[in-house]
Amino acid sequence: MGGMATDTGTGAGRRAARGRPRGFDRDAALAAATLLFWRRGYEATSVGELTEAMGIRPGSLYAAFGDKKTLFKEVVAAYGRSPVGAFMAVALEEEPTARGALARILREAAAIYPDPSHPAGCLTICAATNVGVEDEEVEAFLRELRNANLVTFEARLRAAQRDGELPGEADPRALAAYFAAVIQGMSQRARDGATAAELAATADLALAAWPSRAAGTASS
Amino acid sequence: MGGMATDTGTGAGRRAARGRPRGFDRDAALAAATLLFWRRGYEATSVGELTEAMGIRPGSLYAAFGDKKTLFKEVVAAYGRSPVGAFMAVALEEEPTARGALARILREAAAIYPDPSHPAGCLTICAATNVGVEDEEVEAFLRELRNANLVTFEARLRAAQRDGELPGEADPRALAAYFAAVIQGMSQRARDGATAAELAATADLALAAWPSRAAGTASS
DNA sequence: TCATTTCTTGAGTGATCGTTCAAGAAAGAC
DNA sequence: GTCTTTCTTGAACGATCACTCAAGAAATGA
Repeated sequence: MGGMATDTGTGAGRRAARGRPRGFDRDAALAAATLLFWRRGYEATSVGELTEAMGIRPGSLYAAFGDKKTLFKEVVAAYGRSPVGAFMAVALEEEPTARGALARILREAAAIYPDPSHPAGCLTICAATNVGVEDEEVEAFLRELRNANLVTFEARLRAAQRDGELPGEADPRALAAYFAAVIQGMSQRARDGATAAELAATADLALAAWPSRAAGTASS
Repeated sequence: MGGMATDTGTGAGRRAARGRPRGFDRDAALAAATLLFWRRGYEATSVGELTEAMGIRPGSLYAAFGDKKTLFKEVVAAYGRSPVGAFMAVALEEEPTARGALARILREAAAIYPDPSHPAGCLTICAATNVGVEDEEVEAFLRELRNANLVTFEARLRAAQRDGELPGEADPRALAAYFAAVIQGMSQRARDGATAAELAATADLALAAWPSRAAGTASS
């Protein structure tokens, strides 16, 4: 409640701290917490499981990370900066065309989501569902993260339409919502055991919705 | 533990029971439990919330429904028999063509999932995610339900290929996985606040992946 | 009326939840 | 060395978790 910015950095750039030094690797503990939240979700992960996986006692956890909710938000933030969590933003930045970006996003999602080196699917999507009423705050936090994804897609598609890459009849908002839905579905399918091959096929099929120059969407 | 089939029917067809009659409407209580599980998921819904919503005391709940897990399974079973829960099976049965069935399923999902008369999305998909290790049984139960959906799609598409409706180059399994992913994504999007219009547009775009006669999938 | 059967009630089970706190331990500052 | 600061430890906190049980209440069969 003090409002102090505790500023507990990774330890890399910090010079000799005053008091007793932390007895554990903060980044490693955060990574352990990430795996747990990723696999089991926010609510189903208990502080007891967290302390066990992180190799610390509750007091240390609360001293270093605040409370469970704050720790989770830090986990999500770190995930968003990791290669696995940031692949969509990277593709949108690096690919010159909107179609190229979406195609790359779908194909990379197909490879990343079922990768056995981490829990299946997308942390943001997986940990999001089924957070209780008590944790409305966390629920809204994650929903906005996913919706931000959609807004980013729409912006890129709208730019593509201005540039002439996308036909004028195409609906950038509808396309963005469609791709967002497909990606969320792929994450869920990965949780249900879908293989990389199945997801790659799904990604290819999803791209068939890309508007051709001759005809717009099937409607009207 | 007795192994007795308690056979607690709805009360409609049962004649005068021996002991004290049940003081509440079992179907209404089940419906209340359904809404709660649908909205909050399996784990996040507590027995205390259930008893409050159902208007009964814990003893009555355990006498009438077994335990929380058994109640949830009965909720899912009843949901599967309801119009909202069975619309996919109905469409697959009634529509003469596979494409017609999938198109109808997508469009109905777009209308049903965001319907404000019940919690958003699909109960099976929503309540599924984030069940803990303790409830592996429930987790597997729901995963199999969703995967059964996929198998049904594949069977229908394979039949369509035999009948010549679907080109020989098309991959029924990949198509089934694709549509299953889209539908799961639409459910999630509905949870995130997607409107019926947005989901309808998504459904239309999703249908663009249907293989044309001239060309197969975009691959190779 | 009375015994039998079934349901309801309300208190209560041990376990686990997220969280806190005083006491002890390990560092720099003086 | 002592002071100050910070972290660790282990034992708790009250709340809630899913669940149970004895006692009372309401029905039928006699």
